[in-house]
Amino acid sequence: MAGTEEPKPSHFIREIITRDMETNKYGKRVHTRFPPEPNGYLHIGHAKSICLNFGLAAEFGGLCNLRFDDTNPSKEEVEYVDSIMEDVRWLGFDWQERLFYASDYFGKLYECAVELIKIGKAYVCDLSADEMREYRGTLTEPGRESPYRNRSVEENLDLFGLMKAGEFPDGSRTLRAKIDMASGNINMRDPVMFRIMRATHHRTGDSWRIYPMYDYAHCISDSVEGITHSICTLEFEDHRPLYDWFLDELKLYHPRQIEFARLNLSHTVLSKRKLITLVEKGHVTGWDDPRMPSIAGFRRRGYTPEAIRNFCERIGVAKRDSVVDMALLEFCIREDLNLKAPRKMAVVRPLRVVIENYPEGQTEELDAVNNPEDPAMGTRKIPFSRVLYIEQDDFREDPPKQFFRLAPGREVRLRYAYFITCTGVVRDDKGDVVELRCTYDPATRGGDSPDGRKVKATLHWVSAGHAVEAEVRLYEHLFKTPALGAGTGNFLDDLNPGSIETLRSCYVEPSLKNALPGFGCQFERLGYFCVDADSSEGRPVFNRTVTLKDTWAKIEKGKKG
RNA sequence: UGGGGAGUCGUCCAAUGGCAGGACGGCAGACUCUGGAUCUGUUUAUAGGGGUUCGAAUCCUCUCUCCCCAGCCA
Repeated sequence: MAGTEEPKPSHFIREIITRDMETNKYGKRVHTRFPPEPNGYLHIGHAKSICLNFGLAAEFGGLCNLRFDDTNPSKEEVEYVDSIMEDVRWLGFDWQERLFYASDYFGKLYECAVELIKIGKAYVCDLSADEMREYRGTLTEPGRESPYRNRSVEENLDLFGLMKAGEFPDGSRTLRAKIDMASGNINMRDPVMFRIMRATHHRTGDSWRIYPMYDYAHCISDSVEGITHSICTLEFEDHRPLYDWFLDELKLYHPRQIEFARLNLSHTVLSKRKLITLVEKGHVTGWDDPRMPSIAGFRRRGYTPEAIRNFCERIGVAKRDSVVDMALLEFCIREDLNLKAPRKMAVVRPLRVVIENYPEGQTEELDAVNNPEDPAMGTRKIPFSRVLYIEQDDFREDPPKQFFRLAPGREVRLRYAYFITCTGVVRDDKGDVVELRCTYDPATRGGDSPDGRKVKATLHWVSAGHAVEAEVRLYEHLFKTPALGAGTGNFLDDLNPGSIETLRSCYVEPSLKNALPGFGCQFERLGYFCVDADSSEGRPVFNRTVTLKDTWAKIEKGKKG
């Protein structure tokens, strides 16, 4: 193992930590945290942050905490807490006993606020939300100081105590940091630290009527937990002076905040607001719809934690806004599944084939390789008989150039079975081909020709009498354009109407009859699929995780132009 | 027009004064009982101007473009 792995390409955060270790800045410690707000499901963008925080800690022999940033009870729910823990675990990370909540620190946060009042750095403000907005100024004009800014320490202490005691109505007063109303950085214009809000908190119940704001709570939470590197996304860059200000004024242990660019993925959306819109407006069936870029969606779609982790490693970490091509994620899952997924035979758009010279009523068991990439996965038997199904796409009455598959008079191989030649077609009333008549060459049993003759195509197939009927859901990109909302500004206009195609009369090989939800495999020549929880006894439902690379489809598409 | 950030192949990430490199995608070919996988080749980039230097993606300077901030959200 050691020495054989290629060194990971470094990035600026890794370099900062390496330097801090060398200079002994935090006593050779690395301690990170993943701090989700429990108001939504995790998505692939969070996975980047999770991999970064947990990954960096592991790499440097440090620790990573899971901390719920639950400072706003009006938006947060327990349902989300549970799903977030499940998703982080599924991704393969372990916070051990270090599960924390910002709400664990409500008492500490209150005490620190009293301290800031005492040193004249915080005050109770009676301005309404509207008034405060007016006093704040604009991006180009400085703000004005609140008329309540210079209350005495005693009065502030008294008022803040009454706020905590629930003596004032919601929104009537706030506790503000006394910093600089003329700052070019709007976050420094006397930001709110506590607001009055009567809402039942998922952990503290009704014991608090004041709740801390993110900027105030986050830095102190990091400090209390002994975090060394507080990694967050770019939009918090101009909150850093405030992060630093609170800790400096309170003379508390001071972690370093480092910002990186959040992940954007082509052909999808990763903003919480847009994701919620998709769910609520019914464009998807839920947070775990296999088309969703949520962790739950990818899991149900058949993605593996390994593939997602590998993806997060490959995309790198930088400070530049970027949009990663979905093709890279698809490459990562194919790469992983190619090595691990057992191969199966399945026909999603069946075309009936009768082998005219094969004895009626006869069945044979043929050997099929479970995974050509991994001989250790062994072989299995698949039944062959006179009546089969092949894929409609694998037959053309009038084959175009470069089409190597079956056509009248042409010989192809049925994988692991025999060479067959098409001798005729059967049509329905409308003139559509509904059945193929073929002959087989008994000498080619197993798929090899003793006389050395070649065929240009190998087809997958199932035996009609043995196959299991199944439903197959074919997924494509949720959005038809790589960059969303470019035309109309409304991302919903870019939804791909063909993002799901449900095929109800598919046939899969018998070994799949009782496959359990979550089971993943490759349907030969089609793609990777996994069993959905919607499956019922004897009738499995499959989700297509991703197609195989399809050279022929590319050729055909190119022709159409 | 305040403050904070960022500009390198189509995309993402490297190169930290010394031959602009890797991955994905694309294209072409080899091989193949999956038109898969694998292998080979190939295409394309330092936002612009000026300067420092033997030498600049990197340092200086001017300009341009893009992103974030005016929640009692995080």
